[in-house]
Amino acid sequence: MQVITHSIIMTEKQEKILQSALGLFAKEGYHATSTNKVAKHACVSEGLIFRHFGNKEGLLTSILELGENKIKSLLVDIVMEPDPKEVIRKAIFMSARIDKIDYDFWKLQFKLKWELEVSSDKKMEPLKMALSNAFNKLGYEEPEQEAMLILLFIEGIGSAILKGSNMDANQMMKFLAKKYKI
Amino acid sequence: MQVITHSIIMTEKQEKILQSALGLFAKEGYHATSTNKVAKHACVSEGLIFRHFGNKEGLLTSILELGENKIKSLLVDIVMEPDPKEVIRKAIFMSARIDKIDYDFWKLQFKLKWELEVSSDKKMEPLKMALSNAFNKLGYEEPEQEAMLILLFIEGIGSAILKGSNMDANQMMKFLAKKYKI
Amino acid sequence: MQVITHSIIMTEKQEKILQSALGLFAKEGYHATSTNKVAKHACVSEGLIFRHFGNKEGLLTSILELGENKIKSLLVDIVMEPDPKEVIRKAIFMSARIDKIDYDFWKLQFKLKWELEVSSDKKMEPLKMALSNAFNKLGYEEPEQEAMLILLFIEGIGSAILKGSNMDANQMMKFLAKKYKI
Amino acid sequence: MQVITHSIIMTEKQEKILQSALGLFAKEGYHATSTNKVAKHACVSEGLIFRHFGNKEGLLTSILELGENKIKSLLVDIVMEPDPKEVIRKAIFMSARIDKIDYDFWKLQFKLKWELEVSSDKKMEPLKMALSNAFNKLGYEEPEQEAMLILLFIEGIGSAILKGSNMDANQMMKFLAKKYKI
DNA sequence: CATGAATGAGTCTTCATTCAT
DNA sequence: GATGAATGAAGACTCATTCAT
Repeated sequence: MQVITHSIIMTEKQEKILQSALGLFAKEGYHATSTNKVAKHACVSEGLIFRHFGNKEGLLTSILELGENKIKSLLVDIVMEPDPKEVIRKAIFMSARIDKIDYDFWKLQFKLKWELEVSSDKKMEPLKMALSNAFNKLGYEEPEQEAMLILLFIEGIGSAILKGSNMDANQMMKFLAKKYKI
Repeated sequence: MQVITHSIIMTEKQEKILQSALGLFAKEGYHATSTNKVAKHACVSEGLIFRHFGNKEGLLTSILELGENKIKSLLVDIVMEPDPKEVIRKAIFMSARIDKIDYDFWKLQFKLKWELEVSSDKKMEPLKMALSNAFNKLGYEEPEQEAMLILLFIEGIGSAILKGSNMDANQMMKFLAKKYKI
Repeated sequence: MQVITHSIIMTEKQEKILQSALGLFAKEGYHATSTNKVAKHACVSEGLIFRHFGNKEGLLTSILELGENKIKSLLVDIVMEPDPKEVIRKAIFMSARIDKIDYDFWKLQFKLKWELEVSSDKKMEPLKMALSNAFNKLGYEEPEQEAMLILLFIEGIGSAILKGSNMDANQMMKFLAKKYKI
Repeated sequence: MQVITHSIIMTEKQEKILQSALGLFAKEGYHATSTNKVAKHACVSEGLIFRHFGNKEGLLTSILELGENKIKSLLVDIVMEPDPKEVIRKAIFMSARIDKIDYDFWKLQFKLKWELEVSSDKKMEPLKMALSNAFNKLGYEEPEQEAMLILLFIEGIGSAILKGSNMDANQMMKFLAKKYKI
């Protein structure tokens, strides 16, 4: 029986593999997670992973590709916003909008940035431009650097949330929002 | 012949192993670096690693322990500073003071945070308190959150430098300093 | 739609599988050719191979059985020849009569002799007897050994052709013929 | 403890691996012999094979390289012979000089020619030239082709011996020698 | 102190084969 | 008849670690 997920047709087991791999990669890291572990966690034969995803890297790529939407849907709301103040506000509170269900995916994103040095800069580029633009409209002297600063903040807050730091993320977002008088 | 480094007595080979492992762990990651690779890079027998450091994890621990000084010496100058404005300024420009030679060590710190979820928060605690204290003296309303925010920015800048991002770190530091009117 | 080949009823796909397997077994060897490779080359599902031929060995057997005719049709012309001189001549030039299309089949024969130690001696027995008989009629002192010798040469020439050796096979055959004054 | 074999320094286990692999490759074929099977037969851990020979192909190469001497020592005696008649005689009886201990090595040579299409033509080139030269000196009209014919004979006889054919190889050699009046 | 041979468990991956559809 | 998802065993190869020398 077929299951339609992420608007791509997949078998249940294929889906299960992806979920298990995402969870394990996010928790233990890509290299520390063996395909055997993934198979056992997904309750499938190890061979099936390779039939569906070619190799371990293909499995990772599939996970990442399916997640692209998550990233885009998070950014599009900010980038499309016409009101510059609102752009900045939304950017600052972006991390708060991350679904708990998607924590694994985001954790994996951060992990890969360091484990495999997979850059996420390109994905954030539209956001940076939207922010830069917003600060410009609001008459800030150094809009680009203001934008960069917000980006740094977002990454820092996201990282703190995902690592389960005891920092109060919501408080920090409000605090920064106040600083920008938004 | 014995060599005294980091104020601990070590043989040349021991030192070489540590350097090789640091470089490889920082570049490829802990799990992706085999002890065999370390041995070859250090031009020693693989067995020697285990004789000196017990096991792979012991090797990592040794690297980290030796690096503690680097962290402390970076922080002590800020924490000891009596002038609150200077504390903030020094914190902001902290990343600029990192020696190129020590890049591998710092990169490893960031990598481990995600690969092995080794927290470095505790080490930064004194810095946070120094900043909090400084902002308090300067009459800021929310000194703790100000401190936290600076920390977030500092970590972001450091991370950008170590990942070789195309962000202009120096410009960002100056920009931050200006924002805080320092 | 059904196709009649080798006077055995087969589906097109069955035929395609056989051809692909023959080609791949001949080129890469039996063990080095996976059923998956065969299926892909034949553009059929892997399962179909097993439905039609039971298992990989059954596939090989089918190929070999279908080829028996090729061997027989090659030999019958020689064995049936009444003129002893002509028997010898035809034997010598046997390899020249192999169709280019059948090269894969013959290559497989030679390969299997070594890879799976499948003997083809029995198949050549009638030829040996025909030659022995011919030499006898022509008054040779040791007809059996003459026959054996010719067989050795024939096999060597065939082998050279199939391996793409740079030996001039045609020249060799003519040379042999001259030696036997035929 | 070290053992000196084939004038190369090797450990006992290394030697054992080589012997086991030679035997198994010769009996079952290269692809049909797993490294696991080799390890078990040699009573060593599978990993040791890779430590010493890099990979499975490296193991094969090592076997082949060590055997080069066997080939050379067999040929040198013929190639160095000044008397042309003796050259031909020695060539014809060459296969008889193969040591029973070396059967595996020679069987492997024949097997590889077909399984991996490893050519042995180059190795036989000096022999071909020696024969060609000998026939020339003896006033034969087509010395090159005469030489080729002997080569074909040698290969055929060798092949028959190694496959355990019921052909009387010695009788055949004497028979051919008589034909050349040697 | 230092080597490097040796190992057993584990890595990713491929295999022939089965079976529900 | 035909597919392709699914499997378990086996494939080549790597790993951290031990130990005799």
